[in-house]
Amino acid sequence: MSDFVPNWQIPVYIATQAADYLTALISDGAFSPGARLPSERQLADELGVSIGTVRRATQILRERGLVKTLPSRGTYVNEHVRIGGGRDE
Amino acid sequence: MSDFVPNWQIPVYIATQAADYLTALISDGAFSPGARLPSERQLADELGVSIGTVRRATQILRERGLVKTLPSRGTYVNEHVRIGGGRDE
Amino acid sequence: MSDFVPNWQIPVYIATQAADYLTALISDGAFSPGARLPSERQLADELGVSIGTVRRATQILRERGLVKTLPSRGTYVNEHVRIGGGRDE
Amino acid sequence: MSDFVPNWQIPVYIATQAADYLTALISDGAFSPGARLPSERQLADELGVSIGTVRRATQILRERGLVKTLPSRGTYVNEHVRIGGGRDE
DNA sequence: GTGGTCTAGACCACT
DNA sequence: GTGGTCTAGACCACG
Repeated sequence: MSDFVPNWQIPVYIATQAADYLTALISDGAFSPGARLPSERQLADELGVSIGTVRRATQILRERGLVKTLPSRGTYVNEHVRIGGGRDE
Repeated sequence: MSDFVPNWQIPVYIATQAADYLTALISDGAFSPGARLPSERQLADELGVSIGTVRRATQILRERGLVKTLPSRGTYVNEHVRIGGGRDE
Repeated sequence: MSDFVPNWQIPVYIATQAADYLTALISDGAFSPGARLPSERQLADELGVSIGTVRRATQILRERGLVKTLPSRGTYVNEHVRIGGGRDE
Repeated sequence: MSDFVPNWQIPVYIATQAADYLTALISDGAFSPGARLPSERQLADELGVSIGTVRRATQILRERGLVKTLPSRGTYVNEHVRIGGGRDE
């Protein structure tokens, strides 16, 4: 988690870079299916970005079908994710 | 009771949605005047929301003059309620 | 936990019997020092007594120096309990 | 700020005790008119209470006319407060 | 065995 | 990086 370094020099949103970083972690099994991601505040702290950026990143993960967010509960890794392919459920 | 489905997508508080749902039940006669509502814990279970949300919903019903809450006894439907109109007592 | 059977025939408060039962569990190591006891509601369910009785029983445990209650957090087994002897901290 | 110690033994809500404590600070000039109070999260940390309790305490301060809360901005001490007397604006 | 208060901490909307 | 709402569940006071 601590080796995420946003690159401000390239024209790619930090949120997208963060989403890609988290996608890689999920793909690598750092977050198992069914596991809960750290809270938005904790992710913001650990990635060194603002909480708004984290929210945009998790929104991207939802659109990629990688996670599901339960209000006031947390964001959870979906069970049948295919990183380069289809959609969960 | 079991067909209440809170809608998290719209900017209306869940507590307000629950209060409206209970108001409709009272209006329809599902709870007669003088009847006791289910306990807050049971309402929370049946509506699928937290007990804090139920407490805010019953607070709204009190402000609408639909019910009266007796601590340690329960929450009771008022006698002379008029849903779209006046106030009890 | 499930083998507690209050004896209504003898002139000993059920709460005291429950306190003695819990004291034995702590003494036997069923609840380790620092561990949290089950919630009052759960204890009431498991022991088959009312929640008020459980509250009186835990009050007795506090007076015996066996546990410490943190409001809204739970009741915890003290660290240096001596069942037949002194007081914790 | 750090000498606030909630008293759980007396039947006065912790939120009310916290509100009284903050009222005294405002009265003593520790927070000047127009000043921003610490964030609710920081207050919760410093007072040793939960954020929900802090929110109820600031609600009380609003009802007392001592502060004004701007969502997403903070809570500010009103200009013309008279602790034992009138109301701001 | 109810309603009441409090804790801890989540996500959300907005600046 | 704030205030706002919600969750889940604890103990408390009372009947």
